Amino acid sequence: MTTHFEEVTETLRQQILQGDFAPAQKLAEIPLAASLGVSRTPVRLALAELEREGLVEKRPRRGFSVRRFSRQDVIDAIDVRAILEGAAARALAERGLAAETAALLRECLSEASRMLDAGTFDAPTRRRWVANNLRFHDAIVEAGGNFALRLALDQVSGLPLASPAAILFDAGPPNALLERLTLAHKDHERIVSALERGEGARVEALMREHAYVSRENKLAAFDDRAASAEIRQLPGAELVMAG
Amino acid sequence: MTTHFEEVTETLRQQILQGDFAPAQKLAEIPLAASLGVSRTPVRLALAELEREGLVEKRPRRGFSVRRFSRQDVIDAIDVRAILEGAAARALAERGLAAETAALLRECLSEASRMLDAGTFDAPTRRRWVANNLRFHDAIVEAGGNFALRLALDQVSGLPLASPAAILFDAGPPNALLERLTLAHKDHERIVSALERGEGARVEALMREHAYVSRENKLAAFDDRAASAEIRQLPGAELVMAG
DNA sequence: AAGATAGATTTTGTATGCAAAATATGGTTC
DNA sequence: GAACCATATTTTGCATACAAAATCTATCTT
Repeated sequence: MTTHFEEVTETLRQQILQGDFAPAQKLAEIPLAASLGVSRTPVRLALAELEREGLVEKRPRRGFSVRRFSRQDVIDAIDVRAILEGAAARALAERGLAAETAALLRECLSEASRMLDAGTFDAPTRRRWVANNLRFHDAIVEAGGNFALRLALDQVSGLPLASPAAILFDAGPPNALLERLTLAHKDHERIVSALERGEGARVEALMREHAYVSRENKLAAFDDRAASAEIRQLPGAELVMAG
Repeated sequence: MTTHFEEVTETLRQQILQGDFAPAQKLAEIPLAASLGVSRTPVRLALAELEREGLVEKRPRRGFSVRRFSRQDVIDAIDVRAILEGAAARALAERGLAAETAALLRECLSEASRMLDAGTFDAPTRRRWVANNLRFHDAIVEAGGNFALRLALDQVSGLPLASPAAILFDAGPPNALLERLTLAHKDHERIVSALERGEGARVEALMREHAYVSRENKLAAFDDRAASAEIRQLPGAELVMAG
């Protein structure tokens, strides 16, 4: 079942992340409801949800407006993700990895390996890569069973460009893509290996560095004129480029 | 101005944290609205807000119910807070402490110092202590200007017993209170000193240890029959004791 | 007596009406 | 022409009505 509320939330989220609204433009319920073809009720709920996610802010008597995100905000968000995922991995290593978790992680590794072997990264493959990457990161957090950690990570991952799903495919020279994805894959392999051996401190460092690499890729894309034309394809990029 | 939505959210939050609802009891909009004397609209918004905070969960076709929190959940939440506050303090130290922030922190220290000198901790003084403590912790996070970090910390601090405002005053022997508060105060002094000197690694360790002490106090209170009668006074304790 | 089916009640999602507050607009006066 | 006040429009918060879906209940059948 998909309610109007859910549809409106997703639509508005996409529109905001795509920069469809001017940075300080006020988001009034009635025009939004009209343009989406629903009543004010689901719009109202959706705006409240997006406010909790941190994408819009509510000014006391001025209604909602899209929050501005700076380049520094993206850096900060990825840093926080690095810290939290590092802590999650470390706790998991120290507590011991369950067999099913190890199996799930190894399955993610195999699928990534197969995709790298095939060597083609068309749109569907890219989607598969992103989904597989998400599954890998989620599995580590989920296996820790730390509710607070998961809440915090979900919150941070909802911010523009902060999610492990925000991957740049086209930045840099064309043949650099395979290199970058291979590097990320090697990171994952080392992470699983460290998890299986219970090497907590090491896996924490690995997870952090893994996130930092993606941060550096995004920063490079921001600074590179050519790539910055492409980073805009990532959800949330418009918010940052405009900020 | 205080809207019905805000009032209902706060009331429900308190009721939940006080254990007014049975662990698996379903929270239906209509009875809640009736008992609170408002319509379903603000109740609906409030439940969505509390779901986002992690206090209630929405089951597909069963409405909302209060989430159960275990002792481990409390440990986990405080651990995450320790990690995030540690990271915030470290970043602040490494970036350099602004003069106004230093002044604010020193003001918190003075007020705590005065309260300790007076030596009496009746109910109003306790409230002042809690408020001052919150101000101290908030100032460090706020000064860092890391939006993602603040979002994540706010999320975690909303969980039962995880906030720096959740302080046990009556646990343990009576004259141990002054000792504990003094110890916390000494922690704060060392934290400010490390921040001013830009000692990032040290202040991170201090912040973490500072949180761990409060965690240990709460764990001790859980295990001590006498104290556990008192820990129930803290918001959220009922959720844990029942879980 | 047990199970199934049909009806009734409950619950949720949505739309809309209404009142209060705020902002915009227009007119009047100096 | 500018400033101030009054009115009108917009916007938000809340309540309520209505429809669809789901659960509960009671009766009927086997």
